[in-house]
Amino acid sequence: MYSIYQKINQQIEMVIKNAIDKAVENGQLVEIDLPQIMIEKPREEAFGDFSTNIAMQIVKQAKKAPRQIAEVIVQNINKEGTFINKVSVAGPGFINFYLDNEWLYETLSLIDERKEKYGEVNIGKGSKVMVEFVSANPTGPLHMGNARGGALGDCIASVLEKSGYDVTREFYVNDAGNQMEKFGISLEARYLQQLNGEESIEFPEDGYQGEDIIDHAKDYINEYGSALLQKTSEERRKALIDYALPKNIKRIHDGLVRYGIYYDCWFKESSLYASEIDETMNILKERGYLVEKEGAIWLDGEKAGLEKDEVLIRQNGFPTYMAADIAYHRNKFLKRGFDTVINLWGADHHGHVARMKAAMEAIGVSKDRLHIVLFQLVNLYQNGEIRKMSKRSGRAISLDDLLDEVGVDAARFFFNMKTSGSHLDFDMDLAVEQSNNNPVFYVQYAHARICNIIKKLQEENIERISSDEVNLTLLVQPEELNLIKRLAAYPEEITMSAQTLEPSRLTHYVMNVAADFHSFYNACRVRGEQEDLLQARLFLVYCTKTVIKNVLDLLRIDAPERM
RNA sequence: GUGCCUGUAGCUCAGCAGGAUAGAGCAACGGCCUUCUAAGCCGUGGGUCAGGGGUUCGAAUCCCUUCAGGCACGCCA
Repeated sequence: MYSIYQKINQQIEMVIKNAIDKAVENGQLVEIDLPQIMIEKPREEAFGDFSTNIAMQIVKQAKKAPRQIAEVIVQNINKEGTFINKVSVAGPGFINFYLDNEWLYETLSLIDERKEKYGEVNIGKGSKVMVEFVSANPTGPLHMGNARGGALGDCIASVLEKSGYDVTREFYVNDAGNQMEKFGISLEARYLQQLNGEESIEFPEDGYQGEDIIDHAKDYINEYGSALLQKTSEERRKALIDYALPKNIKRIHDGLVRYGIYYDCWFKESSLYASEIDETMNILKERGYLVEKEGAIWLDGEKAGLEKDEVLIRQNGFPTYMAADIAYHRNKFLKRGFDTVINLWGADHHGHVARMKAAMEAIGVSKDRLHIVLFQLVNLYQNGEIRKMSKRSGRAISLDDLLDEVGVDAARFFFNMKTSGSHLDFDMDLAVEQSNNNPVFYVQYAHARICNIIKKLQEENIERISSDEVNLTLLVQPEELNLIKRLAAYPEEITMSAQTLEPSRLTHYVMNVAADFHSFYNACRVRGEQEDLLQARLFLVYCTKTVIKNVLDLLRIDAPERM
């Protein structure tokens, strides 16, 4: 058993089913084809700990008023052997369950038993999932979009790991195709400009404008001089790409490591060019998805269910990005056997979603196995204004600049505070503020306070006792019970985050744990209390520490012992 | 023009597999430290859930429509 909620849901479901069966036997209800019994937490505390709307759902079948059905069910409920203490009917026909505090004390025992595993669930049942994220173009530095996608993708992967999936994190290195051509042309132009003067060659219109391209040219010249001037353009570009590309990839890799992101695999687009793109094209051809026209090869839009045809092989014989991407996804699903693939893309790529899903069907993979998480772009705010440039370099703010200014913890937390679909305003002043306004500090402070209580007690030679010895029934204050209720919900939060692919639930959750703890801290003392109560509260404090630490570890954010 | 995303308190956002009187934080105002860290807590005020229509016993949530903002519609990626 991983979650008290699971147990309670089972109990309530059983109790309801039995009650309805009994009511049918008594002739109080007609035979009913029972729908899934929904159990939820009422918003108002007065409505009990859990409730169900089952009476309202079977109105049509039972041919009675919902309240009447609810009354009948309640009359026939046998709550023996469950946590249920009281049942009532309320509102339009809700059945509310009031639980004995025993479920909360059992929650604490469960946390104590599961420790760092508390919160883990097994909805994935070991199925293989790939999360592909960031996959930044290796033609330049990481930007804010990559920063958000990185925090989001990494945490989605972590949430899935905690949910029983076999997760692989992957970075797709776009080291081939048209993009590399442009990279080479841009490097060459900067190289020639450095040696022959700005005016010697016009910088190509669609080249990469970034300052880092100039830096690469300068660095190359410093190391290897001007020998490339004597070479052909093709040789020159190749030499410059061979020089700059590994540097860029390493820089991206190191930046992401600093950010706390570790990939299982760096997959190179160029590796698809040996045979896999051809193989994929053959499959599409055999399945009748290709049309030839205007000297190019297209994906048949009509057959694939798309608005228009899409070029896969250009007139010049080179595959498009999409052709490579289809081959890449064929590799993910059919060569490496992932059951599910999750891709994180900036919202500006949303037009590609339908195309890729259609392409999956075209190669015989159900489109439902491909999930695309789109995230909106980021605005950095400072002093109430949008910040575009780094003060130090005068260039667009890179991930490294952001980490220099606000640190890893704040960046990872802030990027996971909003759902992926919402636009994100990143308040850089708030991110470095050391106050309760800053959610990162608020949560970390709760953890540090807990550690301090433990440390202070240890200085008095007071250590916690085991779950067998402690008398948890002494925990009856509202602040204590609220805190435990919050801790009980953690496995459910993981489940929901995994199902919705929204780790932002967890930042909100851990903020609420911290808030409930701070309230407890102000209302109840641990040190100096009579021994039984002290031990019960200390047990609660340890459990709270475990949960906060587990969430922060999942988010890969530091949980400091002192602040 | 077509398609996708967003619209909830002054601000930033939760809630959106339909459920009870729509929530949190910030900002504003008023309290709480001789006791484990006040980087904290407690309290007060604040709403046409963008507008309109529909489905339903019940809609912020689902459907249609209008409006506003963003994005995409390349032999770019």
